[in-house]
Amino acid sequence: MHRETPAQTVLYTLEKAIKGYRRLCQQNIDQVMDNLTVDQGLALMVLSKHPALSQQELAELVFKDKASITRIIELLVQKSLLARAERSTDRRKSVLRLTDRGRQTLVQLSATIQLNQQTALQGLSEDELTQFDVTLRKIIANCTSPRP
Amino acid sequence: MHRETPAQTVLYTLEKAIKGYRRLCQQNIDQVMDNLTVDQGLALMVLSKHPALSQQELAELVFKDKASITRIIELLVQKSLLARAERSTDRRKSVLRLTDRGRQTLVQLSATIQLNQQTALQGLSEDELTQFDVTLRKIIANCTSPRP
DNA sequence: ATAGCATGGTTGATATATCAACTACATTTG
DNA sequence: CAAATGTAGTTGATATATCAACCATGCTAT
Repeated sequence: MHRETPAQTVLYTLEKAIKGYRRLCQQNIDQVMDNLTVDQGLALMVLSKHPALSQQELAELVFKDKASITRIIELLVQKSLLARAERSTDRRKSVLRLTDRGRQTLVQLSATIQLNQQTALQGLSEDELTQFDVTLRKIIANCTSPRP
Repeated sequence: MHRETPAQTVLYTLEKAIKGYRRLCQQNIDQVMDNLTVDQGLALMVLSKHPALSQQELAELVFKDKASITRIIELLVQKSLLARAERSTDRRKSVLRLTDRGRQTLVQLSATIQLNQQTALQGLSEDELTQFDVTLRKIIANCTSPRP
């Protein structure tokens, strides 16, 4: 029985970490909110920080496909947390705005969002986080630009 | 315009890294194989390394839900890459075995699997990888055990 | 101005994630 | 042994990811 090197397994570990984090987030959200997913919450949060985004712009900020964003937004609109309108200057684009209920939802959620981050990153020093971030960015760059 | 600290964004970055890696993997697989997903390829690989696994055991090894595994396996069986049989000692469990086509597929895939890893981790020293792995495991632990 | 191209968003198809309910079988326990 | 409980896998519902086709609108170039 030999131990495998990180190189052979980090990418599994990465996957496991993300899944664990998403599960944690969803569990914590469920405790304060009915019927809201992590991605929906994230979309709300980003939209409140950057008002009047188009769907395309939102998609880029949260690393999602435009098709996924269309569906996430559709659900938020159905729940009256979000209002979608045509942009007057370009009728292809939409303008996304939180409704009052959406803003209220975010207020109820804000503590949870912080808790999620803090829980996940508990016990990690600033240096460790910085180094972690650096490595992640290298991986992203490696995966993005095609190899020679 | 102020720069945000890693603590506020690493978890986004983590998500972005995983997505980039999965996209890279799928693109590379597509170049040597028709109609096979990353997860299907992963399942094949793990099954070939650990023969005669049950679905439950496979699920644990690849961090997937048993429902997801059921469906992934179903697709592999449909494509005749995998054979599923009842276990004689416990008829609830199945025995999963690669078919000849499945083994052949893996042979065609093995270079790609290596390439994916190498590409993603290009330029990362062993120390850096080790540290990265340590941090990931901390995050996993934080997300797994409920907070006090 | 119009033809061609580009862009924002929607939709359909398929794969996966997650939860819950369910079936079939196995184990435990009284 | 029968009842209760536990486990492996399946299935349904819903959300998301991805790709491709498509529509409507806007832009560019001749």
